[in-house]
Amino acid sequence: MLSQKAKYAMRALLYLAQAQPENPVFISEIADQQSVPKKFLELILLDLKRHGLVHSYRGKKGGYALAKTPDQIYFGQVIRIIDGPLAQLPCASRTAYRRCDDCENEQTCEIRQVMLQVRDSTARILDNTSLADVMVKGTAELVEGAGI
Amino acid sequence: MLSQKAKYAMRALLYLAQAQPENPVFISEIADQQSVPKKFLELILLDLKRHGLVHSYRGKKGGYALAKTPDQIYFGQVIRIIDGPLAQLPCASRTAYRRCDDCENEQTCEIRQVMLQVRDSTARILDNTSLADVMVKGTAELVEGAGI
DNA sequence: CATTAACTCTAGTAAATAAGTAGGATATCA
DNA sequence: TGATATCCTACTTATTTACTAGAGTTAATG
Repeated sequence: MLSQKAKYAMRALLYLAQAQPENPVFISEIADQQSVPKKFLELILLDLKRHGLVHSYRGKKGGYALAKTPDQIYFGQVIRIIDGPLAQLPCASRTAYRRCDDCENEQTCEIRQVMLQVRDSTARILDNTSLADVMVKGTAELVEGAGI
Repeated sequence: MLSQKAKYAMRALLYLAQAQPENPVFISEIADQQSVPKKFLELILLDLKRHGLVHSYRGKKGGYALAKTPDQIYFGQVIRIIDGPLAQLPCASRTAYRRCDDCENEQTCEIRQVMLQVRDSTARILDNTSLADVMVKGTAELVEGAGI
């Protein structure tokens, strides 16, 4: 399951994507408009900032703005930052591979075989769908629109 | 993430799939061979039984056996029984749809759009890959072999 | 130049979930 | 009827999730 935190992150990013990058938006504005707990959102935006997705400005006229254009921010990256690897098993992750502690033989593991397929098809979607892809377009041809 | 419980369930089913259905297997044998905590495995098999995936026999010569042939048991069903819906969001599930509590407008929700795509591509794999599909075959052509 | 209002950062906390354990009840076979 | 298997309810312990609190830092402004 996607965490609440990841949903908040996506909502915040989509909100920032609608704003002008030259006018940073207050955390409190995003929190109010998207009904996200403000203090929680602070932590989330900080995390997104550390990973280079947003810029922040301190002081009285501070706020947040996207660090890239909406077509350069992919859902896969956001989810990895907030929730960790896309794969359902550590041993099926390609960006954060880890052995399963209790796995006898990874080469022949039937579960891993299946979950690798799932992780790949998931990543194919999430790493090719940007904020821009879902902002204007309807639900049709989303994946094709992402260049697959 | 796939729960440990779901992994145990799959391992147990794959183990039963290798056995003759006319000779039920003791929980203790599966637990030993697959290194699954026995009492925990009891609960898991009971759950799989209630959902019709396995048969059980009580008393001294009791044990468990598959209730279907391995080509009729799909990973999707196993995961749904043990871990719940495949979708990453309640509102993106097709077998167990539920509204997200904090969603303003489901029709226009960008996050849902994306997660619906992910859930569909995941289900396409998991609901078309059976125990039999991974038992003999190698890793190549897994999905094609499942009839996609 | 002090005040105000924004972001930054470290902790802490309550509730839910995950991963088991314990132990008795029930069924079957020899 | 005793041994040994599954069945079932309840409990426990650790981790994770979803926040909250509060002090610190930075920058505009009157």
